[in-house]
Amino acid sequence: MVALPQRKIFWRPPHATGWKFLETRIIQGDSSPFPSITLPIHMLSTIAQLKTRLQQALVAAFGAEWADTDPILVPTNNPKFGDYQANVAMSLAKPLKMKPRAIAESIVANLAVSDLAEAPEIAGPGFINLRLSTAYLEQQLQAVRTDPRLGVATVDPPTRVIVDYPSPNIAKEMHVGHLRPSIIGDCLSRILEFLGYDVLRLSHVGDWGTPFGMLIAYVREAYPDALNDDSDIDLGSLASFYRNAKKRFDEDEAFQQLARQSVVELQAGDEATLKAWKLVCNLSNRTNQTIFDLMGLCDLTIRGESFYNPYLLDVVKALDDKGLLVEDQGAKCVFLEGFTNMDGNPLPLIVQKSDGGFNYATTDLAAIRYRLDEDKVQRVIYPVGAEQTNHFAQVFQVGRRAGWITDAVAFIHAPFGNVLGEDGKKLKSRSGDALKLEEMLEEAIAYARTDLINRLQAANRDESEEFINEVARVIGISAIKYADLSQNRTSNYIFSYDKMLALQGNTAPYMINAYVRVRGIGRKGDIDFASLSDDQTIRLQEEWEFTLAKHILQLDEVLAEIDQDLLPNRLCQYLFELSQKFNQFYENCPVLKAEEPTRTSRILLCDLTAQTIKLGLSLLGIPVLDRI
RNA sequence: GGGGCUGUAGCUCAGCUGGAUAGAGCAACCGCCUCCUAAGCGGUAGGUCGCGCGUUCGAAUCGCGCCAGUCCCGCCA
Repeated sequence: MVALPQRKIFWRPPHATGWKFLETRIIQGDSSPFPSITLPIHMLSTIAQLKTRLQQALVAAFGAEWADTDPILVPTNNPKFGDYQANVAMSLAKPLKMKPRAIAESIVANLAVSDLAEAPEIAGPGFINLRLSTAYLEQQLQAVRTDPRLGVATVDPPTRVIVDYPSPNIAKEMHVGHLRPSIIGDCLSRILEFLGYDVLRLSHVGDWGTPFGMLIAYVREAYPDALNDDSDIDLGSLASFYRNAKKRFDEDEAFQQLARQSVVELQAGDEATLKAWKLVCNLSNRTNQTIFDLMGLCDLTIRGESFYNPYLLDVVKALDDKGLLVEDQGAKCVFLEGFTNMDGNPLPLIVQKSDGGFNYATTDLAAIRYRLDEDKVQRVIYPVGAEQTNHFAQVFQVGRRAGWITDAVAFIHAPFGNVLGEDGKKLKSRSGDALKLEEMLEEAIAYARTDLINRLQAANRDESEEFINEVARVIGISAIKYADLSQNRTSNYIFSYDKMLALQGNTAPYMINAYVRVRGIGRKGDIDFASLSDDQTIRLQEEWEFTLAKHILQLDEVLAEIDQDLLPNRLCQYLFELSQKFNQFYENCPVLKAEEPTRTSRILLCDLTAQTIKLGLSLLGIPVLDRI
């Protein structure tokens, strides 16, 4: 067995201020080594290969001391400069005391890339331009085409990653606030899983504390048998259950007293109360599951706050043992470094309240310990709103100072912005409440359905009810997801059914349509893509084919970027450009009417495009359709 | 008062470790279906990259300072 080449991907160091917001990473001082992941590459990415060649050329030209110099290899922004450009010559002008152009000439003289690219060219002040050779591209296309993973390598070893989302509170219905964590968390976990990580999806649901008093009291009152019975009594729909409980709570003072009493009993571990609590949790989880199913989310492991109850006291004790705990005004706290209150005094993180109760920081710390000790996790990702940036920075800081979080692991807050209404303000319903998640999804489907029916009528097409329902559901849900994922995670975005369902532009329907076009070619030409022989090859001729093919081959680079920066919009951007390039090819290069061997070559290129779109969309959590 | 983030075309947003003429979609205007579904393609027009200073051969990108918006800052999550 041949040893596989390896490359190391380093966490990006946190020096740049622009990065702080992207991820809160815990690193002990700037000089410490960053955790690294080693990837085996069964098909070395083009950019990695070129980089290696350039480094070898640097050594050959200027000596071994330049071996670690970054060749500053980037894709060109203009096809006339080729596919990639190395900008290292300019940066070496000063240390080498040479003219950049002369440096570039020396590098090129020592550069062996004939198996990958055409003869390098030097342009401008000293740019080294590289254009991939047709033979190399065709060889790469063939390798990708015959690989179920489309040439994307898996990580080795498959380290464990926990993605913590969307963690709703069980005492409320899921609302607009859960839209982004659900979609982004699901997408990131799919991408990381595809890259070979051992992904554990945990939903840290809010299933403990005061909000349950009211609900438990209502179970007692409305379903008195439920507490003594072992059977799982049906509490009806979650929405009506909440509504009724709230009504009782608001109208009756004695009921409020009962609710408060229930909280005390719950925390004391009273069995009948626990039973009622469990019933509420089950109802909520069941209801949320139907929403997850509608959204097409991957299955989650529910590990709520209550799970960590047995570990909370130990967190406090451990902090005390480390000498971090300070009692202040009756509360047990850890005073934070770098956080001050409005008076300029150090801010505490309260881990036990003056009444002896615990709060969410304690639970988060317990979860950190559990995930390290029991789950043996290497990386934990929290896709949570940007409002909680301070909270995570604080909890991670305490985890680090307690010695739990080390350099070998990464705890990452992947923050996102708010969902805004078309008025640019935080999205709310007419009545001012948070919009219910389920209603948003249903509305998107209804919009898609109306659009579809109008279009079918305009085209004089007659389709079955089943077809219409399926397409409306897929387009509606996909549009909502894609609209969310296609924007930079860190910024707010304006939620608009009209825009996300627009049939043109950077939207889910546009991408799905590109896929449908390939399927259309298959139907028209009676081609079974699945049975295309591995021996047949793609031959690139027209400019449109080159442009499309080069883009297809960049999938692994995009996914490698997302592995590091956790920004799904990069994949959306990639797929949008892929679809655009395919549409241009489709417009300019006839497939079925072409002469052989061009015809077969183009069929293969179409199929590879479709496979790439399908895979890419699936990583976003979006399915494809054969016909729309 | 302190801190985070955001500020790029009329609108919504990309812009990767600083790199050649700052991109896309929508909206506007002009074209393209006897031809694989036009949910498509081509073109025109539109920008002091919030402002200033600095670092650099080179800055939308890095640093500092302002301005504007937004979020957070002790026992809720």
